[in-house]
Amino acid sequence: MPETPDQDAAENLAPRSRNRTATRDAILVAAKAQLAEHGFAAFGVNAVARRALCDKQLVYRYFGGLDGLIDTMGDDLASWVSDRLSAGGAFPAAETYGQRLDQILQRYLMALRADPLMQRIIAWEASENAPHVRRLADARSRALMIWVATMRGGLTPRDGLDAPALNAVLVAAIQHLVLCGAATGQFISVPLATDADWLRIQAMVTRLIRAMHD
Amino acid sequence: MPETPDQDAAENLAPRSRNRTATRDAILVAAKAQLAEHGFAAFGVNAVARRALCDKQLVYRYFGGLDGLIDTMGDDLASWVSDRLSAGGAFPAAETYGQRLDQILQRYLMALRADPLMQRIIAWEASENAPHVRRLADARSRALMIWVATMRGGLTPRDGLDAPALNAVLVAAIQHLVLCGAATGQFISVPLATDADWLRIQAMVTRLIRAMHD
DNA sequence: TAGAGATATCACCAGTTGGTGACATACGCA
DNA sequence: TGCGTATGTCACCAACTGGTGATATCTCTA
Repeated sequence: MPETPDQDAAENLAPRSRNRTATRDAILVAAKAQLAEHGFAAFGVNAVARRALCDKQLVYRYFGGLDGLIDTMGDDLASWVSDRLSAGGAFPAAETYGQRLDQILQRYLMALRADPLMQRIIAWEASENAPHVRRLADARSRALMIWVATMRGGLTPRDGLDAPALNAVLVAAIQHLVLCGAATGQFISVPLATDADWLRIQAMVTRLIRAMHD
Repeated sequence: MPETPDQDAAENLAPRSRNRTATRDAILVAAKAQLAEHGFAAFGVNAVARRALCDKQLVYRYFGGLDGLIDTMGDDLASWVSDRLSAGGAFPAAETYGQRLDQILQRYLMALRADPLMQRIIAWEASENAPHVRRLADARSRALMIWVATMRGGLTPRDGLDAPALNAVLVAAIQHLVLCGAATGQFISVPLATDADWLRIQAMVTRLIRAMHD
C-alpha cells in the first residue's frame, strides 16, 4: 500500500474532555485510521492511543485491550460494508443472474479500490490466522455475503454451473488485484493505477461472467 | 497460514565451526525457513540469527543487515521458482494457447499450494510496499514470467482477446485463493482444504480458459 | 460547598527489537 | 614456531512494545 504522510494530529473536533463515550469513539476512529493508513504491522495499543491523543490505559479500560477493540471494529464493520457498497444507489434492473452478478462485482471492485481500511483487513486476513484477525475477517465476510444475498434478488444461476466456485474465483481475483494495485500499481506487468487500467480488468470480469452465465 | 510448531533446532548438519560459507548458507536457510513458517511479521535479524544458531552480528557482517539478506534471498528465488515449477516434468503437447495456459496455471496452483515460502512472499507483497519487499516481489515476479514465457512455446492467443488482463485475473485468483485457503481453509464459504475442494477451483479455471480461448 | 465517583494521566515493569563496538579464539601462512 | 587475520561471541545501547498499579484531576450529586 502506498505510504501516506503521517497525519497523526487530532481527528476529533469536539474538546471531548472527560467524556467517556466521546473518548471511546475517538479511540475507535483512531484505530480504523491507523489500520487503514499504516497497516496491521503497525497496529497496536500504543499506536492507536497515540493517534487518539489519549493514554493507552483508556484502550484497556474501554475495550479490554486490543482484542476487544478489534472485536468492536468488527461489529462496526457490518453496517460500514453495506453503507459503502450501497453508496452507488440501487442497481438497475437485471434480467439474468449473470447481469446482476456483474453489477455486484463491479461495484465491489470500485468500493474496494476506494477503501484502504477494507484492503488492509483483507491483506491481514490473507497473511495471518491469529484469532482476532479471524474475527475481523469473519465479520467482513459475513457482511459481504449478506449484502450479496440482498442484492441478488430472486435471480438464480443456471444449471450445470458451479456458481460458488465461480464467485470465489472472481472475488478472489478482484481482491488480489486491488491489493496488489494499491501496493505496487501493477500486477504481473499489467498496470493497475489509473481508471483506464482498471477498465481492462472490469471488462474482463464482465466478459468472463457473460461466458459462463449467458 | 497455519501455525506450525517451532522447530528452531539446528537445521545444519555439519559442525560448521569457523567456516564462513557454511555459516552464510546456514543463515540463508534459516531466513527462508523463518519466513516460510512464521511469516513476515516475525521476520527480523534477531529471529533469523536465533534460528541459525549464530550471533546476529554475523548477519550484519555477511549480508550487511536484513536488506542485504533479503536481496540475497531474491537472487536465490529465481532458480528456486523454476525448480519448483518444473518439478512435474515437461508438459504434454498442447494444440492451442488455451490448453497450454491451462497446463501452466494448474501447475502453478499446485506448486503454490505446496510452497509456504512463496505464499508468504506473495502475502507480504500484497500487504506492504517497503523497498526490500519490492525487491523480493520483483525477483519472484520476474522468475515467474520467465518461466511462463519458456513454457508457452510458440503458441499465441487468439485475436480480440485481452490476454494479459485474463492472465492477471486468473493468476490473481489463484494466488488469493491459495493464500486464503492456507490461512483459513475456506473463501467466502467455499472450502479450500482438501484436494477435492481444490478440484472445484481447478475445474473452474479450466472452464474459464476454455470459454475465452477456444 | 464538600465529597464521591468517574475520567484521565503518569510512572513503571519486563521483554523485545535493530544496531554497534570491543573482545576472544581458532586457523593458515610465514 | 609465532603472528595476523578471519571467524565467532559477548555486552551493551536506545527505542519500542504490551501491560499494570498508583495517582491526579475533573464533574456531578448530595
